[in-house]
Amino acid sequence: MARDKSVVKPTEAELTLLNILWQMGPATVRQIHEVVSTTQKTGYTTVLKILQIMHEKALVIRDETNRAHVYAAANSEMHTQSSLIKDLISKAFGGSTSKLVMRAIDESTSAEEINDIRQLLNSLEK
Amino acid sequence: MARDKSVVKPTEAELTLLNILWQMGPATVRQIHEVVSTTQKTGYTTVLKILQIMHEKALVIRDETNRAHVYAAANSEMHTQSSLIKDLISKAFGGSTSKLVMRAIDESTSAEEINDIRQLLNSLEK
DNA sequence: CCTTGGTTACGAACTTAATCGTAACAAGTG
DNA sequence: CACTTGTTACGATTAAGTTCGTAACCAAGG
Repeated sequence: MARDKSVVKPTEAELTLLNILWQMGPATVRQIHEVVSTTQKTGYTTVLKILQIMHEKALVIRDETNRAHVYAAANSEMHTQSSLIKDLISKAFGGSTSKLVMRAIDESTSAEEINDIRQLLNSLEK
Repeated sequence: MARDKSVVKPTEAELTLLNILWQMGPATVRQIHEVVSTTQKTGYTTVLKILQIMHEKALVIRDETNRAHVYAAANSEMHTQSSLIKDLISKAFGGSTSKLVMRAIDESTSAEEINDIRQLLNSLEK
């Protein structure tokens, strides 16, 4: 009904792998799979396949020098987070960032986090 | 790779219709389709079908009293927004609300919106 | 060289989403 | 009662995402 072809939005499985890559840095399929396995019972070739698809979509880059290819996230975590959140703001918050922030902060938000946010606002003061 | 069966997360097309329902209040397929048509070239039966599926998923309720059923969002906009954002925070922000807020606010955020957010923080002070 | 273990590549199966054509059906009008 | 119009229901199609089995491949040791 509304397909956004221009910007590649990682799927859920892809985002799982990206999170690992951002955390670990460049890694082989085996290394990635090992980490995934701690949380999910996902087969090795499944992880491989998803990485191959991500490579086609240019979500990751890979170094094929060695037999075991080394994958790395193509975009920074920050860049991807920004684009995911912009997407959500436009689709579910009528484009209003403040609305989103208001929903994001609730009783479960720690005082610490609220402080972080306040500091961010202060730094925007100028 | 990670299927969340417990909580129903509206798909993109579904969210489009929910936005309309929140805006209009209860409405018939025809009315909804008319609004959708202003933005997209989507067929009448497509809208109908999606609403039927949403009904199965309990995302909407419907009144079948009259021939033309009247659909309404099952959950409030606020509730749905909260759940979408919690989902994103957990999947892409390592569970950190403040991280999300930091990414949400950027140079394109208006001074007005920043003010709104500041007021929200102040109201949490107590 | 040949085997073996780890690797990539390929493709099949299954699921969910989205789309729409067509049939069935209901209700009022002549 | 038959027609027309507008409605719901159903089912087929297409595309994307996820999963994994199996084949092909390669490199190192015997």
